[in-house]
Amino acid sequence: MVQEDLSYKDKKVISIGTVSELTGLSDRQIRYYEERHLLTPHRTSRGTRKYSFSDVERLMEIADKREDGVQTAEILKEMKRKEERQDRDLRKKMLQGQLNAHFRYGRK
Amino acid sequence: MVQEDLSYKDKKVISIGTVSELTGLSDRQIRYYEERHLLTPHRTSRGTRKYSFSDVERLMEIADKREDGVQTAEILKEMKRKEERQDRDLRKKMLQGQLNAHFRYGRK
DNA sequence: CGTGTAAGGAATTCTGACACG
DNA sequence: CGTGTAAGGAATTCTGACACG
Repeated sequence: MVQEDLSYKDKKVISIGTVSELTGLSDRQIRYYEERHLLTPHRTSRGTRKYSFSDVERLMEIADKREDGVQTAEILKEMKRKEERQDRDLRKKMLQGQLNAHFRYGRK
Repeated sequence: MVQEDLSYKDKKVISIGTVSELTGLSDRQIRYYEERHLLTPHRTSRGTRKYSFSDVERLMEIADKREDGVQTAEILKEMKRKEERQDRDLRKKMLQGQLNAHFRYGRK
């Protein structure tokens, strides 16, 4: 159930026109942010871009930062830092989970 | 968080071509099931249909039943019965919640 | 009843480029 | 650097209809 919901969030199914409406950004801006590696839409066999709800959220964050005058290069760095932080946290949690499983083994 | 995920599930943002790929149904079939009131996509200002992930799931159920030879009129009845059941359950839960809130009031 | 298809038009998306700054 | 725009082509979507069964 939670799994399913997460998969919806990351499923790339929204075309650029709809993303434009959801975010208030122009097609041009959305494609440009891709050019600057701020996001990576899926490409269909025919070449059209497909975005996920996560991509839409990311674009809204980008829009906020751009409004504050932050350049795309800077936004990219911030995103990388955030991802590293999350990766570390995730690894820590998985390790903790393994330890818990180990010490609990055979007790119940 | 859960709220957000549910809103994703019901947000109508997917165009018919993508729905066709996700479900394996033809555009013709998808439009026909709409004609028979089995689902109601959103219409953009320009007239294109937009579907949610819930719609996609519903279409897959429809496809299963159609494969078993169930006619669309029958499928519609089944869906209505299911919705009524869910509505009753929801009402029951909300009432229960109110009662709980009432008797718990002022104790903590 | 349920689905395929050809028809014609309107809107979408894509890329590469020029413009402004 | 970031965004708008005109350009031309290719794929999408829509509706109403005919076909088969």
